[in-house]
Amino acid sequence: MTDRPDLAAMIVPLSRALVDAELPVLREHDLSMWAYSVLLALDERPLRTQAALAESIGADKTRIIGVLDDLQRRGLIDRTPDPADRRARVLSLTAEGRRVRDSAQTGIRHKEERLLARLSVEDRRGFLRALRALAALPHEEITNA
Amino acid sequence: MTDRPDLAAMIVPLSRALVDAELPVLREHDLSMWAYSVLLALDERPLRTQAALAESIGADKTRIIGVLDDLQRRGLIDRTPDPADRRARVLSLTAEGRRVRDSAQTGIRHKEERLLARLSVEDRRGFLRALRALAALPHEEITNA
DNA sequence: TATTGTTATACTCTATAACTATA
DNA sequence: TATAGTTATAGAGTATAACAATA
Repeated sequence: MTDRPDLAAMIVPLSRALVDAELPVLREHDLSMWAYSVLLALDERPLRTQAALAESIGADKTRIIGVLDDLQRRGLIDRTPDPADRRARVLSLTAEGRRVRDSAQTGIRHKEERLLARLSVEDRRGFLRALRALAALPHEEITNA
Repeated sequence: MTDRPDLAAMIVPLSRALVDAELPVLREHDLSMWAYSVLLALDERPLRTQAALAESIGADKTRIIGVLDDLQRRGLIDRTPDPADRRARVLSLTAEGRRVRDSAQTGIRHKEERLLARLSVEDRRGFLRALRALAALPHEEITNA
């Protein structure tokens, strides 16, 4: 094995620093990290249940309720009972929600690009390709490796 | 900008999954993540103060006290008042501490290698090179980017 | 007066279980 | 009875402030 620091020893602090870097951007939009995650997850397609949303962003279903309350109150998401099953709440982005998401994401990507600019072209490419591949793995496939 | 998911959206879940994957290995050695971090940080050179150790692993100085208590009680670290400044505690690994660290690290690297084996040779190289470069940056240099 | 380590306290986050309303 | 959402509670993790010893 090539000599290198532990993966986690590098990734965990980097992860924390990235979050710290992005929180000010989110705060400008009055978004918590979970709220931003919700806006991202709802970007593509509406979701039929809150539990599905929670699972897709790695949160507990009880943990996002306050987040959804706030986003709904601010008109950033729609949250209506499913006529076919009135237990479920269909979730989707509003136009305003999409606007806020776009604005926040632009700021975040701007910061990220400045960080990635420190890498050589080939390292940057390998880093992003590898990161996408690893991030696409199911959680259990990593923990059970 | 090339289209890609947010960096943090990929790194944060990956970071969590990595930690979840490694915790069982650490538990076999009765080590918490912070305890393991301490053993890694003390590996190279002894440190003159607990505050310096805490800072080097991104922890609060009050948070590692219980960790150090436990490691000292188990004979994995030495923790003696500095004769030149009796306020400070000089910290170093014992031979047993080094043995436990090596054993835990072997298990952790084994898991990591199985994960990295999913990447192509060139992506793996770029990923590790980029990760080392980004992890070497001071925390503020990332947050202020 | 400042610094090192420590303890005590409060605060945030998270996980678990219990409740309601629908099915 | 099972499920979606909600609420309440407790637990872990973390941050802040106050304290004792030493400089």
